[in-house]
Amino acid sequence: MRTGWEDIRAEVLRRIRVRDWPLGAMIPTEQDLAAEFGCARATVNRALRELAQSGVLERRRKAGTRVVALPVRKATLDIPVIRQEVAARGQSYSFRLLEQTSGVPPVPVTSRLGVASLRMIYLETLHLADGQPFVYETRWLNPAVLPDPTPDFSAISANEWLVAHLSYATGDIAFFASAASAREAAVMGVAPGEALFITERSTWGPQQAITFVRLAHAPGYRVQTVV
Amino acid sequence: MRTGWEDIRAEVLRRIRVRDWPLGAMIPTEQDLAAEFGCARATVNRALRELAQSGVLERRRKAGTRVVALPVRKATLDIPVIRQEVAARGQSYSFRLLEQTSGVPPVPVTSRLGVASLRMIYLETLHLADGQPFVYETRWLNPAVLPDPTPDFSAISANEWLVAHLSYATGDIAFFASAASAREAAVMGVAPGEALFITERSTWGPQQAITFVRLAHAPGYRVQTVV
DNA sequence: TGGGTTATTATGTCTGCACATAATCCTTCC
DNA sequence: GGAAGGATTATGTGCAGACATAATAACCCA
Repeated sequence: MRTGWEDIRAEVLRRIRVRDWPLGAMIPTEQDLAAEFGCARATVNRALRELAQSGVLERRRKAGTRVVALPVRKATLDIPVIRQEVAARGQSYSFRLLEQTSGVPPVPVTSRLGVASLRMIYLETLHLADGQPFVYETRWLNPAVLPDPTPDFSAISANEWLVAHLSYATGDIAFFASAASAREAAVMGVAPGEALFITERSTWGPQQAITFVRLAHAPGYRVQTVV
Repeated sequence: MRTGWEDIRAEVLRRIRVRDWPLGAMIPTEQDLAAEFGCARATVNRALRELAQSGVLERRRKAGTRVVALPVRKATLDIPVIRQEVAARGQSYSFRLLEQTSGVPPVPVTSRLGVASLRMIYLETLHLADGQPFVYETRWLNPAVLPDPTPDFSAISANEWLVAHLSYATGDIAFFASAASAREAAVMGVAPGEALFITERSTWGPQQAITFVRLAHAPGYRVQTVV
């Protein structure tokens, strides 16, 4: 049986779990571990690097490798296109473009995007699963990132067009709960004040802000980590 | 200027962004890229592996590497101990153990943990930031994982004790919005029905279920991705 | 034509070596 | 005692070569 880097990762994790290597303590150097496991240092390096990435170990040059004292759990979420999300639930997807105008976004949006008094496109889209309201999307979109014949966002949702054409941009995502506004209640068909799960995303390209979007999810929606 | 694996990753990403390599298309083999960039295949491998991990590329043996057609954004969240979360906001942390009993958990809990009719410890803890309710924690805890003199959860919160003593367990996390129940409203000092952000976590050890916890966050709470 | 076997090939991983980099330790000097 | 600077060292990364693995492509034969 050869010892691959996954075996080493498992063994290191085991030693941490059984407190062979206590929380906050230093662990042997890569060289020592390589000698112990009878493999090359690069193999140990790969194993320890992965563990450091998942927050179990903390590594610093010269200082060495230590077990993190109070580990910060890192959870990974998949953020698919809404159409795919609906399809994954086995429901049929459709959407309706409710509104398309343009103007200068309100301050909360401009401050998050880091732009000032830029005229942007405003889109309201309702995404449906089996004909029922699923997500109510309100989006501000920088027109500078669009091609000359502006895409028809009633034919392809802005959500999907952006992923397909401007993907691999940076951005950040926030989740919170909010009471349904009168508008949201009317569009989603829920009672005003009902608890809605909100996702907000800001996206930047290499040069400029691309879009800010707020997604209000229908009651019962859950975000779940991939195990 | 040497070409390191990060340079190669950046260049590959650039070619994808400018549609040099279209979405869904195959890209050259590692050997070809290594020849083009004038580096070892291992270096190209490292770059492509990272891109595959972040969901940009899809790799299969023999088949080669292709650009993912509809990329699924992967967001990483840090889930720290509540005390650290409060400290990071520059507020002072405290907590109160509201209740400690035991019994058989209700069905929603047992089904999520995958245990049946196991007697568990029930804990209610209120976490405070600058004296204000921050998180209301309700937890079911498997007594089999506790040491003989049961820890005093009024001295150290269950949240923190578990992270310090049973960390590196597997588990999954869910987020959703929920209207405040009468009990939650009373404990948190909010109006009944107010929108609360809820986190639910199930945790398993190597052999058995460890704990199920529901965290009701005070209004205004946001979960934010690390960029 | 169809099904099963074999050859080919791109990625996955390991080795042993080398040098780079950053941070600590330790010495030296004022 | 304290600051400055060099020696030391653990990790970070790169290279060339090798074999393993999986999946496709090609082939052969009934």
